[in-house]
Amino acid sequence: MSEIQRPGALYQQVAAAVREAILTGEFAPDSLLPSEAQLMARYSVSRPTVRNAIAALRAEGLIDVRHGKGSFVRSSGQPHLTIERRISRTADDRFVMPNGDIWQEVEEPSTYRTHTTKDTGRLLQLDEEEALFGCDRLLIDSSTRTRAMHRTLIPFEVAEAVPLLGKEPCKPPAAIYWVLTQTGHKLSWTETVRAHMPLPDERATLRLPDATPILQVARVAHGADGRPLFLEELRCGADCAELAYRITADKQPAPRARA
Amino acid sequence: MSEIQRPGALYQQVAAAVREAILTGEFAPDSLLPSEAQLMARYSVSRPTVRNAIAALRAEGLIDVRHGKGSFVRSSGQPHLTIERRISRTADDRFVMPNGDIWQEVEEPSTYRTHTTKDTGRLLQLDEEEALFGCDRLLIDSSTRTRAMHRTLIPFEVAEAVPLLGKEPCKPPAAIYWVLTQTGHKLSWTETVRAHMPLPDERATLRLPDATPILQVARVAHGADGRPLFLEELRCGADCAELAYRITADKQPAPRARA
DNA sequence: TGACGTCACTTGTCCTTACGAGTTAGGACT
DNA sequence: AGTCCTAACTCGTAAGGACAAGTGACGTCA
Repeated sequence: MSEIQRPGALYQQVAAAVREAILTGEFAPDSLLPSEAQLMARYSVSRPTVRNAIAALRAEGLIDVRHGKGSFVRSSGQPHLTIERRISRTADDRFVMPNGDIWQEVEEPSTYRTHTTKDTGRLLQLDEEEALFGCDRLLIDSSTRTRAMHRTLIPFEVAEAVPLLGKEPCKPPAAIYWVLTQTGHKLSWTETVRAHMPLPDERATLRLPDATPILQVARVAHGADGRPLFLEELRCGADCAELAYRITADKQPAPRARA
Repeated sequence: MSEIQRPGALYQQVAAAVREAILTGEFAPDSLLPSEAQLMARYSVSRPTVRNAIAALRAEGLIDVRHGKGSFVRSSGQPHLTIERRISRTADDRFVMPNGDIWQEVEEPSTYRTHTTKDTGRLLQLDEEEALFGCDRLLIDSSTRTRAMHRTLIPFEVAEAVPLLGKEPCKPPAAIYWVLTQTGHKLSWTETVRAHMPLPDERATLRLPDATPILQVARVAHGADGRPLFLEELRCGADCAELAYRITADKQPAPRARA
C-alpha cells in the first residue's frame, strides 16, 4: 500500500487501494479494517474522503460497517441455501419449493385484492388493471434462518371458474396446484428469474445487509391451452440463497456446423 | 411534500419524501428531479444532507444522476432481454443460449490456465487448486445491445481424456457439447442462478448503471455417471436481462393432504 | 448565417468543524 | 470482589465553505 495516484478522484484511489488489499487477501475475510482515523492518516486525506471511499466499498458489497466497531471484510461465502427448482414434475411440493421443504411461515399470510401491474400483467398475459387476489407470506428456512417473501396472485377470472378456489383463493400454493389438477387442468409452467436492489421495506423484512440484491423468481402456471392460471413469486436475499435447476437431456440432436 | 419528521436522520427523511414521490408517480419515470439547490431550499437542509439522501436513492436504483444535468427517475421497465434456458434438450444451441441466438462476440476470446476456487470447485466437485482451462468471452446481443460475460472452465483431467478437446479446449460451448456427445457422453446439466453486486471492472465491461446487480447463471454439464465435465458461466446486468425456464409437467402425483 | 466563447446552471470533489451515538475496557467506588 | 461509571475509541449525522468539471443556452463576433 502506498500513495498510488493513477485514477481520478482521491476517494477512488483510497477505495482502489483498500479494495485491492481485500481482493488479494491482505485483509482476510471477517477481519477488521483500519478505522477512518487511521485511513485519514495513512493516505493524508480528510474524513469525508475516507468515508466516501468506504461508501464505495459498501456499495460493492465488499465490506460491512458496524456503528461503534469498525469496518469488516465481508466473508463473501457462497449462499448457504440452495433452492432447488423442480422441473418436468408437478406439484407434490409441500409448500413452495420441493427443496426438502424447510420453509416455515413466520407470520399470518396477508390476503388482499389488487390489480395487475405492467409487470404482473405481462407474466399473466392480462391487460393492466385486471382484478387479482393476492396473498403474501413471509417464509423462513428453519436451518439457515434465511428469509423469503412469497406472493401468490390469482386472477378473479380464474378463481371464479374454479369453485374450490373461489371461496378462499389464498391457499398455500401446493393446495392451489392440487385444486387445479383435480379440476382437470394439465399444468405446465414458466419460471422467470430476475434480480434487483431492495426497497427499504424489503431490506427490513428480509433483514438484508448493505448492497445485497434480491433474487426473484416468478413461476407462472399455465393450463393445457397455454393460458396463464396463476402466478407465484418468491423473493430472497442474493447473499444467502441461490436457485438450482436440474436438467436432464433427452435427445441429442446434431449441432450446426461451426459455432 | 411537507416537512415530515418521523423517521430518524434528516437525510433519511428527505430520501423518504423523494422516494415516496417517485413511487406514487408524482415524479414520472425519466423525469428530472429537483436539483440539489432546490432540495436544500425545499427542506431547509445543507448540501451534504441532500447529497446523502440522493446517494441513498441511487443505491436503491431509483434514480440516475448525470453530472452537469441533474437526477432522473429511473424508468424501471422490465428487462429488455429474456434469456431462455432450454430444458430437457441438449446442445443444438448455436452459441451460448438457445434464445434465437443473438449473442455475438465483440472481442477475441481470451484463454488462460487457472485453478479451481472455492466457488468453482464446489460446482465442479473438485478440490481447490485443481488445474483448469479457462476461456472468457464478451458477448453482445445485437438487437438490445445487452452485454454479457461468458466463461468456460474445463478441468485438465477432462480435456486430456477427450482427444478432440485436448489440443484446443477453448472452443465455443456448443462445440464442446458436440465433442462430448460425439465421444459418447450422455449429458445432463445443472444450472445455478445467483446475483451479486459487480466489481468496478465488471461494471465497466458490462456498462452497468449504478446499483445494478449482476445476474449470474452457471451451467455444469454432467456425464452419465454424474461427474461434472465442464462449467459454463454467463453474467449480465440484471437491469436489462432476465432468465426464463420453461417447464413441462409430465406426471401429476397426488399432493400430501393439507399443505 | 455560422462558429465560438462566455456564463449560468448542474453535479463532483475536497476540506474543516462539531456533535451524537454505539462499543469496550479500565478504573473508581462500594 | 463486584458493580458501575467514565473515558476513549469507533462510526453517524449535520453544517459550512471552496473550487472543479460537465452541460446547455445565449450572445457576440467573424
